[in-house]
Amino acid sequence: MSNKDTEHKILNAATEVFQSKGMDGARMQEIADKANINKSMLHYYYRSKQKLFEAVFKTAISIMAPKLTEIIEKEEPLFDKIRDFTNSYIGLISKHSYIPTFIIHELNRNPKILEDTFVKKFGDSFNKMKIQVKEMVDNGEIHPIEPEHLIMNVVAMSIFPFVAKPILKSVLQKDEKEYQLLLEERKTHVADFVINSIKIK
Amino acid sequence: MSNKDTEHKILNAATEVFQSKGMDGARMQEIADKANINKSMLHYYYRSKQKLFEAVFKTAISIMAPKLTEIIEKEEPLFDKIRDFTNSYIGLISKHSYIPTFIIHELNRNPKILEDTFVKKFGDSFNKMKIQVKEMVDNGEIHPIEPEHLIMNVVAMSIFPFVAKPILKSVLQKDEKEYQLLLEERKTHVADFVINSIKIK
DNA sequence: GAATTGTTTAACCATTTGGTTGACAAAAGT
DNA sequence: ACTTTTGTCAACCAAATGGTTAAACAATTC
Repeated sequence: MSNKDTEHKILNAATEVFQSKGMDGARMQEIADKANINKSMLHYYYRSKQKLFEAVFKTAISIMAPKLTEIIEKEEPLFDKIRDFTNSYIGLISKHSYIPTFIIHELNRNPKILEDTFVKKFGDSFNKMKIQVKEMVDNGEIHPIEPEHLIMNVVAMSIFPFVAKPILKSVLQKDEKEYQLLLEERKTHVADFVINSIKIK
Repeated sequence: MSNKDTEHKILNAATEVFQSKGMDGARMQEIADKANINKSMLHYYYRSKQKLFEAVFKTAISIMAPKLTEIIEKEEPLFDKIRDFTNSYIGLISKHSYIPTFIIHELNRNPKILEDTFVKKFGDSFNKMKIQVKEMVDNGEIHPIEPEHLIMNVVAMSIFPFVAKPILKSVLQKDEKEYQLLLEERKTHVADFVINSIKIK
């Protein structure tokens, strides 16, 4: 068994445990068990629980962030951008459904983690889209709307159904299968809903 | 110092600690310190950490749930209902900004807590609104939309900006004051945005 | 094939944590 | 008045937890 193999096994196990239980709820022993290795190995490859957590957190961010900035920056008509975003972002989250709740919880626990991790890139890509929206409003192509609210709306409607899944399932009286179907529908529904709200008829 | 007083001091301190750190991150000693009492008192009034947590969690639910069901059940035109909801719900959350993230995290950690807490009420009130929406669609008063998605959209746009505050602040490059202003604006913006999307012009 | 380097393990350790105990005081009941 | 109940505290305890160590073992180098 090579060293890279062990290191991967650790990171995979750590990802599973940290993302479902959070930093505070995660136990080093559970991670070791899940990776089928001795607990000492965790400290051999990653010096501490904190360091291991940071590795997991950074990976989580690196899964979610690029697609967001990529789409937002893309040279493309706004409506296409919105359809593109809801479709591929909801698809992405479906494959990593624990990540949004994980990031949100850990960020509320300690907002400082953000500073180390990315920050810059986000601000820049947002500025581009801001201009695009403003121009369309000025040209009378869409109803007046603040770019901030537009982004919030799209992102909220895409991500929230994943983080609030337990409550929403209960409120809407859906079983797992039905709820998955709803999520799938949202890939197009959210975009239609947003475009319908801002487009001039 | 009366017993009720101590009990309240404990529940208040526990609320603060549990809601900001979560069940796993909360420490009984910290709660005791914050309440200015001996740690034994926590066990005297609430038998265990688990029981104390449940008290806090139930209170949190009882702050958020009634207003939701109340508005959803109210005999009132749909558009009024939507305006009513975004306005008063965003106002409510502003006063208890830790609660949504707290509930979401704990529910993802252990979805079973829901079963004990409420469940029933939610389903019923949703059914009423479902009918209302369907009737309006059938009468051609609004564009076709599944009630499930409509609810998800309204709730998501109202709550998400609170739970994702740290990331959104960074992405939108807002300081605390500016972000608070955005949240305030959303009391009317979200309703306008939703109504604009579904109403027939 | 000896020496060196990297990898893995079991046993151990210090600290933290939720929880308990017993003494004691302050009310409340009689 | 004195007995019982209720409230409060300091000291204590067992278990869990993150982390360390020293030695066994494997791989690589000389």
